[in-house]
Amino acid sequence: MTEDVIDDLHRRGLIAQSTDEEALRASLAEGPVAYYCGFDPTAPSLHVGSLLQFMVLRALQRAGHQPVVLVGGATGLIGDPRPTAERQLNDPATVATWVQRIREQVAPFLELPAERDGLKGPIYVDNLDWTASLSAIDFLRDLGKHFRVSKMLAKEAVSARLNSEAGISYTEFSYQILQANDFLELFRRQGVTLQTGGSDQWGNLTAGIDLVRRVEGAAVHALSTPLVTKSDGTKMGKTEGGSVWLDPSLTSPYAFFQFWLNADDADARTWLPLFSERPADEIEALIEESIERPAARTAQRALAEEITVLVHGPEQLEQAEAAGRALFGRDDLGTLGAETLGAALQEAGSVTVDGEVPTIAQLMQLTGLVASLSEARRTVKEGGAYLNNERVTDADAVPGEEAWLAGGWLVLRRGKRVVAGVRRTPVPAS
RNA sequence: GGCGGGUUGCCCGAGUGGCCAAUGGGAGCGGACUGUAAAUCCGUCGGCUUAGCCUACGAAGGUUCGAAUCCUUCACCCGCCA
Repeated sequence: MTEDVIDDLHRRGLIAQSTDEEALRASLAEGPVAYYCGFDPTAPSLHVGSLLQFMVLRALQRAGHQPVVLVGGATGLIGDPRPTAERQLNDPATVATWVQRIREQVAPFLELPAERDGLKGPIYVDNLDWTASLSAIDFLRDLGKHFRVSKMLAKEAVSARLNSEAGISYTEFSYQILQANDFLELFRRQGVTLQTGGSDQWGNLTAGIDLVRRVEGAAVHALSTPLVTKSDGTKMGKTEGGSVWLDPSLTSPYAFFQFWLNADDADARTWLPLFSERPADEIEALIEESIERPAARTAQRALAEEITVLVHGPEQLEQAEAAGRALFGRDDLGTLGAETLGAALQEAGSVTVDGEVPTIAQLMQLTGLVASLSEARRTVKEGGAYLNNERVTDADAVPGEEAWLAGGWLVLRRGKRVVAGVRRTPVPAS
């Protein structure tokens, strides 16, 4: 570790808040520190927002420290209070499968670099292991006594909820105790002395620190990352289809790549240091390039490439890029070969039809370009539907013979950038 | 436990018997301009077998020719008092 890891994190803008930074720095300099970050299974996959946590985990890992990844099998059953509204509780069996999926999803972020660079591989834990057996008596006597209600009420998420019409259930109110206990348990079990998380987790992070200090008399640390937003102030990671997931079955590598490539100029420039592990001078050069020649989208491209490789691997990146070139390139679709076209459309998303060919509106719905036939008709009326790059005027028309391209493909597009393929089988010999 | 206020489309928020699929704003979506950006302007924004019909204003009943609007019960939320 040549550069101080804290300096590095600051430089990249990955630190929003930290407990006594000098003490943390000293502790990290002394030797390997075990640190943890928790992920609650509230969905079958993590989404791009979680990537930021991995960037921090990786940076600390590269500096020789011991990552501990916690998947919240227990906390996921309770629900971290959101500032807006009460969460819908998920079924325990569902949460258990999500725990497993997320646990598997984490592997490439920390296991691969560890293997490659002789670093410490991640230790995985699930807080269900120590929370499930906690009785109500133990919970109230051993943990509850250390929490002052006034302090719990002061936490941002809680007070926001108390001041809203939604209110807050006792269940969610208790969440911070469980998460604090995780820190305590990990301190005891793995010697963990640092917890990282998003800035929205700050209240939970400090709750854990307080608990460890009260119970064990030890000073432990916390580090939070900023909330990454878009230039318009909204949260990063939402797109046409909803969240941008890390799981390829929920967000295809192509869609994932496109998400980054389509970032605002301003966003791409602010996100680049956060998500890129390139050297500082390279990042600066990319940003300068982006300011001088925005149309080249160098920052977007660099981001898209680096993060897609990280999440999906080099082969998937290759295919995602090739698909983009084929679909958005200047070439006439008719000149593309069956193989190129087929590969591109499969990346973008496609459906297969046999027998009678549906109408364009129906095809748009089948491919997921629109949610309903009404929406398909509306889109056509607005001039936003394209078949093989030509504007569609009649939603109820059936594509003619001449529309079918090489390999029996049809290219449907909605708006400027949402593309889907339709394949006909069997492909008529001609 | 008592009293009062509230629950409207993705979100905020109007609407107090017909002109309400429901004003307005935001988000989203499409078009124009561009660079598969941003800003701006315009359009659109429940579903369907789309000049018509169906489903919708917390849930279930009821009054009425007709209800998001009135009545009853229930659920949930907020506040004050106990």
